[in-house]
Amino acid sequence: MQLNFNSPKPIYLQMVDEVKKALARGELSPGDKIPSHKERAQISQVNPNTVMRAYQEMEREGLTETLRGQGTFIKNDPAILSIIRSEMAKSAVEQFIVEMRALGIEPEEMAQLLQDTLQNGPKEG
Amino acid sequence: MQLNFNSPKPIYLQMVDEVKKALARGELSPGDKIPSHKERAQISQVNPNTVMRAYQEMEREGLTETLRGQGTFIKNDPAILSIIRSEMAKSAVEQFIVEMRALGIEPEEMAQLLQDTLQNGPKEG
Amino acid sequence: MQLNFNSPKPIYLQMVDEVKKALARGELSPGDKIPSHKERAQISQVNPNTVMRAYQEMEREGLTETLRGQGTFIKNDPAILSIIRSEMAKSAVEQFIVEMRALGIEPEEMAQLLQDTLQNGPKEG
Amino acid sequence: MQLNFNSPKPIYLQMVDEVKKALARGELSPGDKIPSHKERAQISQVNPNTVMRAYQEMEREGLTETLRGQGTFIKNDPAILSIIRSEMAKSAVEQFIVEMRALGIEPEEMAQLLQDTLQNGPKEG
DNA sequence: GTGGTCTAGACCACC
DNA sequence: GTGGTCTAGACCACT
Repeated sequence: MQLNFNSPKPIYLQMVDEVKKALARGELSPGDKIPSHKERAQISQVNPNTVMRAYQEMEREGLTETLRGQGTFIKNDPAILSIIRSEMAKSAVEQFIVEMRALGIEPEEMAQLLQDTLQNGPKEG
Repeated sequence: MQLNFNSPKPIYLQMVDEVKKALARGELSPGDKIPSHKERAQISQVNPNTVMRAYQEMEREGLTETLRGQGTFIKNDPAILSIIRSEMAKSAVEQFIVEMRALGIEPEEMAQLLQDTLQNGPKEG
Repeated sequence: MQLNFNSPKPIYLQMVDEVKKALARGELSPGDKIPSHKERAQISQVNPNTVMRAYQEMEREGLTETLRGQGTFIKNDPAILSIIRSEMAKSAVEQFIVEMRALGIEPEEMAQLLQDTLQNGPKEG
Repeated sequence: MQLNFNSPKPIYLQMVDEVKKALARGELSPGDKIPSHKERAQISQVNPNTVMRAYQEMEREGLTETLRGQGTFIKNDPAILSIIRSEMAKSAVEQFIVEMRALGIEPEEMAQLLQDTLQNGPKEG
């Protein structure tokens, strides 16, 4: 779980995103139990209140459900996985295009730069 | 100059980015004078102090230089343009890849999704 | 913390210097927490925003680091102390020499004047 | 005439100091005519009003005198030279000592650092 | 008018 | 309470 404490994006929203990504990656599956907020707080070195808020947000988005006394679970709806994955992918792609357009970069160059970085990028720092 | 007053990203940083993008797009050139902070404040419906902060940030990054009583200017260094452009493009590409990887999406699919969106993007819903 | 409200040097920069000097003198150590900007503001009879600006400047110079909601700390890097001390000493010495040279004073006389003042300095006027 | 346009010290005061230093160095002598404010403004790339202010300040300090229609002259008082020189030297030495003490540096080390820099300093950037 | 500092006070996210 | 942004308005030095 990657949290950036200096990002202007609130930590609780970063936590929500991280859960969604774990789902998309298949590291988490519908029906899975997620750690209690206290446990999560310890693991992530974050205030329990912040985790609570993240869990509330996920609940609100219909991503999780809480069973009294049993804990919090990813909603057991198989569709959820592909919806989240494609939603987040779509938004990442669109944001990328917007950003590149703002730099005056044309579609061909976008694709080119993407290819270049995918091939060579990881090599250098 | 697009400012999102609801973004968690501070306005003054958004303003810095906007100047960089205008430079990358060629709408601003090395040596150009940028509006005084008071003028900019009026145009963008923002407090002059907020603009000052953006301008100071640019100064600190070496993007602009200030002449007492005359105004603020894009640094008159031809190299600045391509540096900024490639820097920002690189960071956008890398962020995109990181984001997609976090979703468990492989390079081939990244490129595919990018192509699809570039061609059909505007037809949404 | 000595602040000169009539100096043309901005208060926030004076505050940065004061912290560096306290470090050099050993009154502050790497890892130490420094007062919150609000507390410091009260102590120094200065506006909290002015202190914030000083703290941000230190952060930017790599002198301190901030933990969200916990406070601001001198960077816990033992090297920082000697770096700051020698940096500031070097700059003071160089400024002194430049100043004296500008008065047409030769090295021998510089050393002599320094000795004289160190011995008799306090007996003034 | 070295002017630092980014220094917090007002330019007109920097100009006064520069004249004093030229006197101390012997490049200017009591009775010498100094350039008209317009000429000085052109040479130093400074606004004529700023030069005016510097000249007024020097007049006020009794350093210069103005003869209607003839220009501004260093006061023709031979004593002026040594007074200014020793005054400025004294203040430089004292400021140096204060600065070094603030860093917790003892007299012996002050003298040592001064010697070192006088011998090796100029060699390295 | 231009850059720049400072004050005062509101508001927010996180601990 | 802690860091941090934003607004509003005063004041200053320099052009």
